[in-house]
Amino acid sequence: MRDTDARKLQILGAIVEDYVSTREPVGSKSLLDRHELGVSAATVRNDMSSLEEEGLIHQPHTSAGRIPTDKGYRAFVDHVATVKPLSAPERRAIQTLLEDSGDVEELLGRTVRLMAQLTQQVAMVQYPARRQARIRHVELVKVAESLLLVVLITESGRVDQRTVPVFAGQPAEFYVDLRDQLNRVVSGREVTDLQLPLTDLCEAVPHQDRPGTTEVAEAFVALAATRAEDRIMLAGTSNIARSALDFTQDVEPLLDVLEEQLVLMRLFTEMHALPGAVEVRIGSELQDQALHQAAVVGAGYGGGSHLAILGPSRMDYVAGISTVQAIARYVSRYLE
Amino acid sequence: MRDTDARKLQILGAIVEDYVSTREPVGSKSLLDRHELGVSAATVRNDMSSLEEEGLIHQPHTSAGRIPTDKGYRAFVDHVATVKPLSAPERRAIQTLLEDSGDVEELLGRTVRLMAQLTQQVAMVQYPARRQARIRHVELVKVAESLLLVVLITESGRVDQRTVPVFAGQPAEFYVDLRDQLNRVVSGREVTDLQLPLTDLCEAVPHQDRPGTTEVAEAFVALAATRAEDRIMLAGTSNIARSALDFTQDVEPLLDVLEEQLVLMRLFTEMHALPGAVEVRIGSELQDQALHQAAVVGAGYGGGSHLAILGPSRMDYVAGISTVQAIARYVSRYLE
DNA sequence: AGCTGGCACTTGCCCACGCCGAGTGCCAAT
DNA sequence: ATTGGCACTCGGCGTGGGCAAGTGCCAGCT
Repeated sequence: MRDTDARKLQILGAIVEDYVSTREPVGSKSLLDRHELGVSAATVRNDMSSLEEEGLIHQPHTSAGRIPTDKGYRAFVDHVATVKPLSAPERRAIQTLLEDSGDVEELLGRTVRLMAQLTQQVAMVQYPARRQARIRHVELVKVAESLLLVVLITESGRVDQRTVPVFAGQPAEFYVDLRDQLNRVVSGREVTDLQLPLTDLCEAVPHQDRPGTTEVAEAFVALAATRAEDRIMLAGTSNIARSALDFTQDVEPLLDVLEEQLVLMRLFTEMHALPGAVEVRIGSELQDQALHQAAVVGAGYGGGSHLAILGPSRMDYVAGISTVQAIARYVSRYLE
Repeated sequence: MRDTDARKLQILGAIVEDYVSTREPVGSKSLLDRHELGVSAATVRNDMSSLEEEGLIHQPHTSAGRIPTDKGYRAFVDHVATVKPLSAPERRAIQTLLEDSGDVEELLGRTVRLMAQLTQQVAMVQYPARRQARIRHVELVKVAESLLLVVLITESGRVDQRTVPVFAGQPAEFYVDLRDQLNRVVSGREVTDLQLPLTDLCEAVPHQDRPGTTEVAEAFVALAATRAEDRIMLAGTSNIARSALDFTQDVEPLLDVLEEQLVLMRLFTEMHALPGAVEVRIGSELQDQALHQAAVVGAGYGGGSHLAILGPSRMDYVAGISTVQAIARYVSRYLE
């Protein structure tokens, strides 16, 4: 019995492998041609119909080969797929990527592009998550007579800035002073927890400075709010076009989903992979209708954030998982 | 004679219009069904063969309708196409876009996405060009014991930042002082013209401060260099997939070109449209082989920069030109 | 001259038909 | 439990004829 089960998984693996590479339903005969299974075609057929009863594979029509179902891919990922070490050039690409990177944003931007290139799928990276967004420093720069630049730096190393129009005529020292006060009040706080201390600050200020202070405080809250908002970086969306043949239905709704980003946000919030661990969602396991032909391979990185690739459920899971995991680990390590 | 020419152009326009909307070669009969030309089918046929002799349209095979050639599209754009005012919702979308925008980068990011959405093509925006990149202000922020944030603000309103590791132990005042010196030396200068003044600055500094000054100066030059490098923002690359049917050949090389961005850079450097003016490049007018089935509608904005859409040469030029022009003008106006 | 209606000719597209081959399920034998 | 054999199924593909849309040309009209 154990033997039979093991062989059935082996056959499932072979089917997935062949189907992914040939894009055609695979039959017992052609399976034997490409794999050393050590059994006859009839045996393979028996196992196949057994696999079909379990709902792991499925026949488009009588007298055709089998293709894996979502459940089949799931079983493949859980029980058959192994992580393959990356090739030397791939590893080198990741390392040079990490080495000469400026700030975190740029690093993630390169990461997502590289991931798209290596996997030939759509790649996405979630920005460092909200929970670690403590404020480290605030800077105010007067860039013109009535234009102020507000810069916000968070513990995670991310830098956000925004220019705001201000009342003209405030001396430069006013902003130096305001900056010091702001820093005293907000540094170390969560970006989501600013309203109260800022209100206090505005009230503590001398009366004639009230308007100037308020406008900066408001701009600051707005900046912090956009900061808290999770952002997603995407790359390689055009790879969908490359693999359009892998989608049996129309790809338009899928493209719309990518454009929207809303569904992707939910996707990320549903992920719970720890840093370096991989999580796979296949077809109907994904909530959204438009993603029913797709699969997502994600991994955690840094402190609770995620990155992922998205492709047709008929994708090379072994390569995908390996690449995503490697990238997540490298990036995590780089972010200390 | 003048009459004949005018009618021929009218017929060319009708052919382009029909072909763009139906995607099928258009014949004399169906042309009459959809347009009020006031002449008979035979006359249209005569004009058509005349247009064909001039190389403006072309027959895929005998006994088929005609399709415009690149030259035909060119004539259409030059002599037939008119700018159509945008619809109210479109204009509103652009305005709300501009209103609540933070910094220039964010503004351009939204612009490029909106442009992709409105035209259903690939949209691209060139960053404010190098030539106007005078430095307005430099800011140094000590964010941790041995980590310094260098912020560079240029006249065009763009903000770039980069964190650099520095020797620990410099007091905060050192950086305040250094910042003031830097600003005195570099503000108003071109970002490409920094090496000399910075070398001077380093040499003027007291001996014990030399290393600390040098490392900041170097980081600053590096930052200014990446600043000078033209960057391109892309959006809607997946729209290529949507209009894949509009490309007779394979779209892969086209996708590769978009991924590369190098060809796009050259594309932009070849553009010379003044702010608010539109420039169209069609098919073989574009240098790159991969773009021979594509067309680019670009416009100048701001001080010498450009934005554009890219789609199949069989695109709706009237809508494209109108949208691109409107966006370029709105953005130019917003950037003062 | 230029425009028009008529007409004969061309040719790609669509569809119906039939063959072929890959694949299946089942069964008797080992 | 496994295997070789066998009859059956059915989608894909190549073939061929009819159809519709389109063309070029010509003679006649304004």
